[in-house]
Amino acid sequence: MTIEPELCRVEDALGILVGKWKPIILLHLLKDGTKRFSELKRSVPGITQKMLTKHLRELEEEDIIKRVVYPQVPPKVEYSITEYGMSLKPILEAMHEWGTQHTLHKQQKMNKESS
Amino acid sequence: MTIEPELCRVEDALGILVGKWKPIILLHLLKDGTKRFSELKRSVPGITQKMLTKHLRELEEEDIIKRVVYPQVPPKVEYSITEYGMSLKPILEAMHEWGTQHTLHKQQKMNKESS
DNA sequence: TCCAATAGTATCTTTAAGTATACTATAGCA
DNA sequence: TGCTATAGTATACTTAAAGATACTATTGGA
Repeated sequence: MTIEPELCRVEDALGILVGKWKPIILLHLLKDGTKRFSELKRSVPGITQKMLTKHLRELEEEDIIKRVVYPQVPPKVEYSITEYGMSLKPILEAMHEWGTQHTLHKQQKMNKESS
Repeated sequence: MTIEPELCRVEDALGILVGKWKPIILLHLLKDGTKRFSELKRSVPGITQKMLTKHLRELEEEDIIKRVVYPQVPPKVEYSITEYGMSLKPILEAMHEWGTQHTLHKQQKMNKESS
């Protein structure tokens, strides 16, 4: 298969995954199914509330995740991957696998250079 | 398959594709095999020399592309995808396909909203 | 002698992405 | 009465990515 560079839609997929914390957020939701805002925050060490909110909003906007608000005090908001969002899973897995190999590749290269 | 978020290597793959012009550069090299610097520049409308050089250097550093200099005047430098770099092809194709579907998805959503 | 072509660098400015920190509402509980 | 928990906003600041523009070396040809 050859992708015509002029008709390229790679960026459309890329745009959804790009953001310092988006892949980790998605992996946590894929793994655990449903998580509250505070659970996600604890699961993603180092993220600020602002960034978590921002990325969740962006993923929601693209229909990748679903946001459910429970009208109670203190508030409870649950996030989960939509069925549509599940279609990204094979891509995340392929990238994870490639990334794992690539990490090895770079280590081997470094070892060669330093010997 | 479940990816452990803590052991996530998605970013390693993502880091190579991210950059405003990297996917298009890669698609051109995948399509045409070998291209000169000036050919690439013409193929990617809007890119500046600085950005083209920068992205080519980064891809070369990761062993995704190969740079061959011909010692002549005016200079001639040829770029091509390495065998190792070819392992990214299925991922680019998967993202392109997903992106194409997603573009449709968004259009349908917009039509619904405006009706 | 001067211009064109190629593959870049160098420098500066603009824009986007991410970080840090403080602030909000509200009910239950000690 | 004041503290805690939750799910956020608001504002200011820093850093990274990208863009604009000018500059370089070299040689063959008009």
